[in-house]
Amino acid sequence: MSDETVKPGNFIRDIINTDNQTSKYDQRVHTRFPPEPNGYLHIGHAKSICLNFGIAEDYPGGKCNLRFDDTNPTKEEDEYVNSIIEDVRWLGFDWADRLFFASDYFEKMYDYAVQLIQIGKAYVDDLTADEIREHRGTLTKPGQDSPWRNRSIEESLSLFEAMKNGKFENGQKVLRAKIDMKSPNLNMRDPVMYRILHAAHHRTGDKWCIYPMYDWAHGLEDSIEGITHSICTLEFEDHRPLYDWFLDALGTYHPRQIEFARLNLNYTVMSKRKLLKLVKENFVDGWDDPRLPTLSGMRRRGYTPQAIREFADIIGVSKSNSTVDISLLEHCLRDNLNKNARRVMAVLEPLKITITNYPEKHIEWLEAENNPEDAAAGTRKIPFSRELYIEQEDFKEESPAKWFRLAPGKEVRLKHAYYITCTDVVKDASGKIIELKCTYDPHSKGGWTEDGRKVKGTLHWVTVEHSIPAEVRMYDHLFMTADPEAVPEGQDFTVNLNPKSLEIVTTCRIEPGLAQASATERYQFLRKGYFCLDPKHSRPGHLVFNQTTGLKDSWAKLENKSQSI
RNA sequence: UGGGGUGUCGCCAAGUGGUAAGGCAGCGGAUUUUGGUUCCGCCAUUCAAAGGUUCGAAUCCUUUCACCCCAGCCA
Repeated sequence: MSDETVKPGNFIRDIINTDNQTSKYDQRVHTRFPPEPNGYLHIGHAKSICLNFGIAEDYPGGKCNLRFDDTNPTKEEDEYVNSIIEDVRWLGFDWADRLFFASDYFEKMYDYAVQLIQIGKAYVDDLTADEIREHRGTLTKPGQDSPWRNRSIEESLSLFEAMKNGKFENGQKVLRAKIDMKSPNLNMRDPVMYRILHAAHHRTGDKWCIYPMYDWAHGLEDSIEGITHSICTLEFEDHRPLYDWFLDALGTYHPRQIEFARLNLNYTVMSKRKLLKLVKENFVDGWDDPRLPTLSGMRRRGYTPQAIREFADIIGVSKSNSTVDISLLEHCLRDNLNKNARRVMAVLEPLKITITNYPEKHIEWLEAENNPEDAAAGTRKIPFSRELYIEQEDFKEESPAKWFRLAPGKEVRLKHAYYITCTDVVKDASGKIIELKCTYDPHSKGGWTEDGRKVKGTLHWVTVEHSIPAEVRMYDHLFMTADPEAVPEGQDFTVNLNPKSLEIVTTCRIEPGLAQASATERYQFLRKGYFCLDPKHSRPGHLVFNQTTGLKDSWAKLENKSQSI
């Protein structure tokens, strides 16, 4: 670990440093990542995970718990618990033996609630949900006390116990904190602490029929676990007074809640509701569709944990709402893949060429480096022969300005192989180019000559005989517009879906070594981008690769520029 | 028009009274057996706006403006 990898500070670390200086928590630093298991994790969660676990890693003795906030049995499932565990682990974080569930504390929470009733700070309310809403008032009008607000402590106590014992129907009664119905902060207008839910919980089964609300439960969870800094997103800022009120009323250990801005990315959506719609209505291929910003989707797409962690570090942490440009994420991805991905050759849309002066049936095994960024990656042997495929787009009959790929009479280099010159263009009856005749320079073996002649263009290629077929899935942004939520009146964000976000290329020919491609390895298809095996659709004999991301393409940029003039 | 927040380059983001870091994007140029990578240069006289305090203000004060969040028995 070199000292140049020191992470930039942020306002949360400033707070922690100050707390350490004053020994507020005896130099302890203990955070937690508290997902509700009601959906799959996405890149926005990764920001929070990296923040919480990252802080724990960076302070001596720091710890971070993985805690499921499973207080609503109607929405939570084990499937989500499992995927969340897998995703956090995949990112490379470790919670040792500190995997917790809010539901582990239901008994303690119940006892605390009883305490609160006993000191006159909570009461059982018989009002219906509608009535409670009416009594709450509005943003500008104060609320009104419930008629049950001042019932006796004894009565609330026995009613609360009856609630727990299943004596009432859903919605018949709630337990509320007795705070202030006139508070300008709506969260303080006697918030509900417990509701009756006759529903099976994914862990506790039918043991409970009352379940704690977030505001009541969350601070207790933090308190019970000895969390020092409870980091959450901005929308909970208004809840902090409540968080503090409960813990103060109980006189129990009191962590500090700190809020930061959640991550937004352009050209995608992050809300659980929208992701769920895309999945359920089959706009995408499941939660792990490679176009989705879910961690499982990004993993399938070929993202590395390192790229995501680097991204999380680089975007910083603040309190201002912001939308990060997706190109920053892609930059982190390319940066990581460039250093680690093995280079191979694959032709996506083949154009056959015949080297007319190369002997028939002859095969040469040429040496090719696996990664110019990493000498330790070594070299491999690739076959070369008379009949080859190059990329269709690497040949133009009429070559434009600054074109240094193949054209009639033009010489280019075949990567790791020879210089070739195009001598003839073969077309079918419709005028379509179906083959190129070329000659090669036998003195240019390895792609270099002693005469120092300049050959600017270098193409990737495979042999007709040895290459194997493969399917390649090319991806583009899921949405055409930077802000998919900005939609004309009466329309839905799905109108902004990009119809070209997935393009399946079935004509691909890849170098023979890729028959043994590893499901965990990332490859750079030379000049085409980064690719990995699609774990969902690839099979031996029918290889399917996902394009993780393309390479920067300054030729395409040049072309676009000249077109737009 | 209640309360809580936030406004620094196209996008993030440092900066905490001493004269605007960095990254991404963009634009030039060099190197290159990937039009990749790498490298080098350019890219905020100005910090939402207006006043004020000060030798000195993005930082302090005043006023104004814009945007985000809150009226679930969701989290």
